[in-house]
Amino acid sequence: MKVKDRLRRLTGERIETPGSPPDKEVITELRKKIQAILERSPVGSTPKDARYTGGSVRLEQVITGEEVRTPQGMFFFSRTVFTDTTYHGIMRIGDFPRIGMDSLGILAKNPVISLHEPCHALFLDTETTGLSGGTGTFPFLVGLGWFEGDHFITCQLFARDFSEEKALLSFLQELSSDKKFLVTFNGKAYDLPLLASRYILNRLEDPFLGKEHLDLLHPCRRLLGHRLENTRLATLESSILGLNRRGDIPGFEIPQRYFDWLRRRDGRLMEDVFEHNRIDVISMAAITKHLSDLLDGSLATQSVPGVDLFCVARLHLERGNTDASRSLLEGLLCSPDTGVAKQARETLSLLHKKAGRWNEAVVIWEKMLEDDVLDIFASVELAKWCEHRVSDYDRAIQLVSRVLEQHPFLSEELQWSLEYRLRRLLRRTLRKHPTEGS
DNA sequence: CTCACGCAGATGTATCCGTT
DNA sequence: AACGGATACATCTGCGTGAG
Repeated sequence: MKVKDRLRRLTGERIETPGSPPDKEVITELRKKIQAILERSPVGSTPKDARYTGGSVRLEQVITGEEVRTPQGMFFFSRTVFTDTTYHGIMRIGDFPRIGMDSLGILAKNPVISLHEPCHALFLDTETTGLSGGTGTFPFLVGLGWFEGDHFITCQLFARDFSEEKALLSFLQELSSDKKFLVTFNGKAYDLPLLASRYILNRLEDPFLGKEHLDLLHPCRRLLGHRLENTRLATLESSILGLNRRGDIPGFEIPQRYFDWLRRRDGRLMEDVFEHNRIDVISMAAITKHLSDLLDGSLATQSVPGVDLFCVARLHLERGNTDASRSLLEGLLCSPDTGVAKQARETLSLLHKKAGRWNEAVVIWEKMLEDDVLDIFASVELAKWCEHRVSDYDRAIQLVSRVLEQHPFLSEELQWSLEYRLRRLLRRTLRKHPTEGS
């Protein structure tokens, strides 16, 4: 500023030169505009967020919890006890801890888990500033859950700003140290890689590295996904747990809520997020209980769809539990769901075939042909048995040619392979009886 | 005895889908 | 949007068996 201008300002003279600093009125005007912007509803929020106007409310006033001070710094901590008589949808909290650990080992494809106890499980779910992954995503809320007797405890660790991360992470190390295994929903691909990068960034040891881990997403997809529109946690809650969240904040709104909190420090902004996170953690425990019951056979048979049981049978088969698989499949042979009954017959017959129990396999194939004389699977399997085990070429030819002649829908590939089989059988029968057929 | 073939298990690859 | 686990499907490999 020139000396002449300073003198003018001191004497109260207005300076109107373009590009020069604004005077007091302009600044006041700008301040008003900024304030108005700051008081606007958060971006992407619903109309009900009008309740967040009119001064801010401290976090402690809306969320039961307290500030925790550690040598690493501070963060906010909330603990809730869900007693055994509480219901989560149709599920009673008090039943949760009675989980079959053998089943969990099978679900996690990790037999070590079955050596632990339900009270050794740590349920974990994080809320973050986005999905973009990498080091740019900040896990501001870590929800944890575990069993204490017949009760379920949830603990929530909240970083009120970025500076509280280190204290939160080191407290998480402490909390998880006496838990033997981890249960998450999509945690293998989402929560754990994210936390791993935060531990590295904060030069702390990752407490979850190498810890046993059951990720519920994949067992849910496998055992329940066949009859559901998708296997998102919310869908599983409504269809399996009978729980419908009212007024729940959608996941995509959570990052914006946290950014609003950072600006306004209004505890009411975080209320829904804490609630959402707490329900996620309890739902994980409820789903773990449901899956373990499904595998144990402790659910009322009439309430379980046949297709779920068939999926369990296939899981047992893949894990080498042939006895468990066999008895489930036998129970499904006459399932009212005809599709399930057919699949059960096919799978069980192959199980018998593999074990060398040919008689039992043949009984199933014959039964399938009794119900549908053009059944392709049974026709081909019986033809293989006739050709390779009992050298009954005539019967094999009859089975294959009947499908070829009468089946209304044969893919080009299937037709080709059936014709190939038939030609080979005809060659063989000609060699066996050279005088016939010429 | 050797060769060719059918079958089943092993290995490799593409696609899907859930997380905030 | 980025990521990665699981599944489904395709291709490869090795074994057993029958024909010549």
